Amino acid sequence: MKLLPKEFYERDPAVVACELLGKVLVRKLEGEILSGKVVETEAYYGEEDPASKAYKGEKRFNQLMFCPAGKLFIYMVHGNWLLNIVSHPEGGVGAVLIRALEPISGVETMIKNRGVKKLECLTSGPGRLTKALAVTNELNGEDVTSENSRLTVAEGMPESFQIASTHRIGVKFDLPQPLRFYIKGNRHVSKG
DNA sequence: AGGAAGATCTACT
DNA sequence: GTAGATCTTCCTA
Repeated sequence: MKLLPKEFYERDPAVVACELLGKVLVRKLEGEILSGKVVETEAYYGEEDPASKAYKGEKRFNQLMFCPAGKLFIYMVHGNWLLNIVSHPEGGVGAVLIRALEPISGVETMIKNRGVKKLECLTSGPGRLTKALAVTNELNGEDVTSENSRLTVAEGMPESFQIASTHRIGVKFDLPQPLRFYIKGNRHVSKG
């Protein structure tokens, strides 16, 4: 399957977040491939965004957000790994958080990783999908545009769906504009 | 050392 | 459906 080019991520995070919907996240394990369709995302900016990990300036743990676009940025919150893809125009700061997937292949393994049987609960949340795909900070900085990476993003099947947007979830100080995007009506969206 | 962190699970009303 | 406890790392004092 064709991977998205680096240029795809070198745009405004909100645009990238929106267009990532319907794309396919591919996780390569030893001898197995897990994949899922992106159904929910959130955009995070840099120092002008109070909700962003980069808000307080560059630190060691958020350094990836300042790196060139197209890399994975993974951080731990409340005992969950959250999966982001660094996305911003050249020289900017920002990332897109993958909040939910719809399982495509390797479902058996995901169920094993998660310890739940319900399909809707498998990857319908940022912390859930990382567990299902066995994503940890080991993959931090991995280049999603490189064929050799253990985690990549590929073009999805051509399909039509409605995109809905809301403000971000659980954020204390959100920006005025809606920065969360999801495929309307999809069962695997975490909320709504 | 202490606490916050943009989630999840479980157990209740 | 709502509420509360718990999860693990990093930041600040």
